[in-house]
Amino acid sequence: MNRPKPKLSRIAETLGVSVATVSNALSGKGRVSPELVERIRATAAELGYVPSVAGRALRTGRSGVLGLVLPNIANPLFPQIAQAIEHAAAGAGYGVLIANSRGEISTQTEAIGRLIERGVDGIVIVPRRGTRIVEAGCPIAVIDSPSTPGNTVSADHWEGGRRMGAHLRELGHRNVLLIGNNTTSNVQSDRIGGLKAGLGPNAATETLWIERLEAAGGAGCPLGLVEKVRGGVTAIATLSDLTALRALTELQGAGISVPDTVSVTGFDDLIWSSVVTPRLTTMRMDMGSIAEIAVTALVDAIEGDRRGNGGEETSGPVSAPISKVPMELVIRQSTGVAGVGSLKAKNRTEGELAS
Amino acid sequence: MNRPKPKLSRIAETLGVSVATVSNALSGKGRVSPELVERIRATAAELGYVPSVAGRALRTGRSGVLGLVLPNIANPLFPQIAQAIEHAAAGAGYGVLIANSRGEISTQTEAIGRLIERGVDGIVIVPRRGTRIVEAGCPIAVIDSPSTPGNTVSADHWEGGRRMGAHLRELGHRNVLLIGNNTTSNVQSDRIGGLKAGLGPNAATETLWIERLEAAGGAGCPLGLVEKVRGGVTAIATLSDLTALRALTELQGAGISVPDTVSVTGFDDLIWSSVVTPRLTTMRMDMGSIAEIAVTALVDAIEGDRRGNGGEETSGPVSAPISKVPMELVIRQSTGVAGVGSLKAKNRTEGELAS
DNA sequence: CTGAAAGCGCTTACAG
DNA sequence: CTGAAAGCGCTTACAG
Repeated sequence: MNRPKPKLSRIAETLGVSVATVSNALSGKGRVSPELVERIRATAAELGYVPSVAGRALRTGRSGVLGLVLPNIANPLFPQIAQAIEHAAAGAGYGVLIANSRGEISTQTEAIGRLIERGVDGIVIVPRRGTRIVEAGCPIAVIDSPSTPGNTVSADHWEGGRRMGAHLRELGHRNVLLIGNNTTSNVQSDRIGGLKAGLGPNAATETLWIERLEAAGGAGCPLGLVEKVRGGVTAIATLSDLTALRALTELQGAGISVPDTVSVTGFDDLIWSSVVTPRLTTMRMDMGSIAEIAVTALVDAIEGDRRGNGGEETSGPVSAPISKVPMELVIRQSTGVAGVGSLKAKNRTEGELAS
Repeated sequence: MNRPKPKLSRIAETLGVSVATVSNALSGKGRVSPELVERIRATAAELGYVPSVAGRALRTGRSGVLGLVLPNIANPLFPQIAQAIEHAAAGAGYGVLIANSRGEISTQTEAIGRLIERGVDGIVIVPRRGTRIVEAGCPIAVIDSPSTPGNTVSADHWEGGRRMGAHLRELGHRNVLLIGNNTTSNVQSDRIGGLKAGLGPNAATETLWIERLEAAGGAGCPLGLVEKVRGGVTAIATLSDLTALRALTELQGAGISVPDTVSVTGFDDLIWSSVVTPRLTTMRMDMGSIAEIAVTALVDAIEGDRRGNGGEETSGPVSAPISKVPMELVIRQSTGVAGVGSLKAKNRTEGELAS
């Protein structure tokens, strides 16, 4: 295994042709005779030729790598996003370099800087809430929410909220508790706005913000849901499956039945949502499409530079033909018709487990 | 923003010195007079000089990038791993390129191939279970389990299991249900072995494998835990917090109290474990240390090549001074003394919520 | 302590 | 259709 990696010139020597011809044949660009192309291809394969990315990058000025900046890699949504972006990028011939903002705004800037230093051709960023990325020295695809200025593409969070609200309204819920994390996220305000619209003018809603509750009660503190249910709430619509899970277990731990006494909904279809009891009704993003659109927009900007405006660098947020991707309502067992169970009928029979 | 990026020669021209001197000054390698170094540094900073990774890579033969291959990016443990590796790599001056095996063994090989093509200097791999990576053309750090041949570093899963088992034994549990995912994972067999050892010879154990249950009952099917509890099980020790969550909600959904009637434990301290009710007792890996050790071993192999054996490439699994990193037992509310609650005392009082 | 020169592997006009 | 040559930006012996 100590043979040096074959390079273009090895193939050229082996065949007695020039490196230029080999390069042209392999890239399919230059006009090389079909027979020669065939021989060159065969020899390259035989020798196990792998082009040097460094050589190519130096010559073309492009690295073939995209950066991915996330607000917090620990976010449970991260796997979905990373997987989708990686897949879309690989399909377009790009690699993906990860960076972590660790939730802090200064780190986000640093992360972008490190990616630039590494020579990425473009960046996909899910911005920390409240941040606005304007400049970065390379094209940027922003995935946040349609109401964020500079947003490239994202799920249609408002419409997702509306449809979830409508689902609950149709089940007869008129007294609904909304739970979000923080008030400063565009994604969350879109979802809340949509939920209220979907629930309609006849529903009473109250909104709880976890960030505030925890500021007082500490991380992981109880949300006080039992009282809310006693107070007449028949459905709890959360803005994340993590919150939904928290609500579900808090209720169950107190002997309150979901969905018989109270329905619970989430957002994002996170990993556990389909395996907990009862499975969570949620609203799923189409991360595959979002990633595809973001990466395509980025690649267009990157490769368009070369062809189009003679070296003029597109830098900063790019736009995409479609900026709102529909969400998909996933109805599972955690939602049911309002008023089926009362607070007294606390226990579910074992039979229900079998369904 | 249309100024071309300054390169080494720009600095050299500005100062009227040679590019060699600038390079030496900036890298701190050559013997350049302190004053000149200072002036060069200042000019570089002023011009906003960012070295070209392509140029450097082409010349040095190293890309400064590590690849990260995961069995399945959708794995809930992925965020922890990716974050830790990214952090350790950044500390060592390396970037991290992600690749996804999507759970398939052929894809794992392809993923490695793509990373090699991208010119990574080394690869961190969490192998798909049952796989053994021997060759890849570059140094590899394998993170799996101490009982996997070729393993570079990992958590001490067996000892983690033993301590969890001991914790349950100390709480008086003698009839314990173990739940794993699949029988072919070294990590899982280590954990199971440790659990049994920790529970001691006086405990009766039975092991359930989710993969088998789901082969019959479908994904997300009930685990039949109520019957097990009726049969006398007082504790359920799972090999993952995802399974623990599944068990917890299945029990709570059936009106069985955790931990009064039955204790539940997990592994890995996943994101939700500290916010569900009751919070999950779990065993946490020290991903920071694991990542640090893996990256250091890789970097030693990569950079040692240059200094040491004159171009001889280390290729394949590298070894590390420490290969087993201790796990940390996190005791929370999901475990309690055996026999406190009976199956009849199903409901927890609201007061418990406040704790 | 400083500089001139070679060369890493590739692609791209350009000439033939 | 094919080839000779330049050059992307850097680092590294080597010479002075």
